[in-house]
Amino acid sequence: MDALTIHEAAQTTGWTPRMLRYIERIGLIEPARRSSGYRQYGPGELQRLRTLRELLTEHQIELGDVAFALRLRRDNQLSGSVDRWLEAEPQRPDAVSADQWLRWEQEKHARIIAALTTNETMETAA
Amino acid sequence: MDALTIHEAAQTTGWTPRMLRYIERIGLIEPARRSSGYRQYGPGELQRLRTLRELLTEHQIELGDVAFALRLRRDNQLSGSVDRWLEAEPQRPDAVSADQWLRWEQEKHARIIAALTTNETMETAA
DNA sequence: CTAACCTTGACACAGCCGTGATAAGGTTAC
DNA sequence: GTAACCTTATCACGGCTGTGTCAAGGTTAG
Repeated sequence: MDALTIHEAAQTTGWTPRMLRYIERIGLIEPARRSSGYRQYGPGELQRLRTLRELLTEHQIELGDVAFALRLRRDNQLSGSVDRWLEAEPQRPDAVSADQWLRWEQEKHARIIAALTTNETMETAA
Repeated sequence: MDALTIHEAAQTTGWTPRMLRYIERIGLIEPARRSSGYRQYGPGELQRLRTLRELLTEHQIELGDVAFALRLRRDNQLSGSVDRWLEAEPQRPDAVSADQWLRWEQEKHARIIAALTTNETMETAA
């Protein structure tokens, strides 16, 4: 009986019950149900709820974004189409775009290194 | 002179000039510029503008979704985090999932470093 | 059997998104 | 040199998203 009700789950994860229902509605976390219909949040769901919040705040993304990523992962035809479209990026290295490219590439390094050091400290803490 | 102005590009692709600027702003299609600042849409951009519309209508997605997919593709740390979160989906009540999560976290260093070196070689190639 | 939960559904509302329109000013083409 | 384009910036605005709250009713536990 280590399954929590929606209020309890909300309390221990920092979400509101309303948001837990919303998160379920957009397909991100769908807890099991009792025969009565009550949602049961197990340790797995609780963990995912907490990491979901980290994911959102650390990367400045929103629930809808994660939902779309899920859709991408589940719908191979969709992800194929999107990938194909993105692949066709005509990134010839002419002045401005190459500049921009370089800039975010450099920022990416910065981000990755920042993440590395951050993770190092966080992982030992966690 | 096979580069069109924004109005011409709008006309032949079915977008409005306004939307072409918006599409550029969210990073999806960034045409080259003349020295005066005028945007130049070449055949590649025109093609991508048309296929972009198809992509949206066929899969019932929106510009913001494509922009997020682009962000996922460009930001390895982000896509890694999202993937890891989505990966944890199989919510079996067995305790193994938390274990697996830990392993992923531990392997994160290896992946980030791999991404770093990969990008270094790729950047010189691209 | 009652209190305190849970369920779905609906109304509300701020904020953002996609889009149009307009302004003030620079560029191009004839 | 003027008409017709282009640029950025700004205001506007309907609709969707995320979130709260309430209503009407079912479930659980002491």
